[in-house]
Amino acid sequence: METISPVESFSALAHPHRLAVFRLLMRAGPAGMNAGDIASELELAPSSLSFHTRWLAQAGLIEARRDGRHVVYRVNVEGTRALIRYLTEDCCAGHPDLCGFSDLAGAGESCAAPSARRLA
Amino acid sequence: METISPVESFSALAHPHRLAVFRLLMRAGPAGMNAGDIASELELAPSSLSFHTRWLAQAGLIEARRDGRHVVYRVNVEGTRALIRYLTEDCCAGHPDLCGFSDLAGAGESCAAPSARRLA
DNA sequence: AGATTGTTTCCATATTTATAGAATAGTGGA
DNA sequence: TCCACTATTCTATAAATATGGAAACAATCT
Repeated sequence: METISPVESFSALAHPHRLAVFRLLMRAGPAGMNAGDIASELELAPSSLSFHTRWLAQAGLIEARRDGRHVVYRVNVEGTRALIRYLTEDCCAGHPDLCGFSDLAGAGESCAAPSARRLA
Repeated sequence: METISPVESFSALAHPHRLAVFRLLMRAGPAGMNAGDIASELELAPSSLSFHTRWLAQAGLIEARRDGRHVVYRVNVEGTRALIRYLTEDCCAGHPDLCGFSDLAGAGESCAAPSARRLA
């Protein structure tokens, strides 16, 4: 079983460009996107994109495969779920009642609880 | 409704000392812990602890209140939940099927799925 | 082989973040 | 008021991260 430091995973998402790449790949789904398209979509220099994708891959949040001359990136589902699980379990372990996971399980309404603080 | 940048929140957790503080406060629960106890528990210089708690508070993950000469820190539940929700909803929005939130809602067995990759 | 396209690595530079000692500020007790 | 205690802010220094141009590497096509 591989283990990845959660600090590494959080760091990977702790930069605007990397978070943007991750979100973009989330939307792209299993088909993924190649480096060039990501770079032009996000207006990043090729070397800069490479720097960030490497970091995300290292953190286990995305993965790369070569397809001809292209390198196609996509979300690493297992790694992503591991991060979510870490956050939720760490929370649970301390105080299950505080985090209210039942909210995450609901039919959908729970995700849009109107009074809750949202990140943006 | 306050909004906090998710990058800021991820950054807050993207450092070993800050993650340690957060975890410690999670375990401490609503009663929280004062700065000195946190510092000695984690073997951090006072000024260093202050640097990190400030960051966590700014990210909306912990909050401070004064109690006599002490400053007591505790987890900011709302902010923490907002971060979890951001991660899970962002994920969902892209590909609900990939993340399998049903796992997070289960009775507990799901959180300990044996084959899954874990962060450490 | 040579040319073309796509991507990464190397490099130098700039910026941000981290650390801890020393000084400062707030609180409560003698 | 003066002193002890707690914690933060200031300051200087050290370390880690970010950026983009240029060179190198990889794959495909003619």
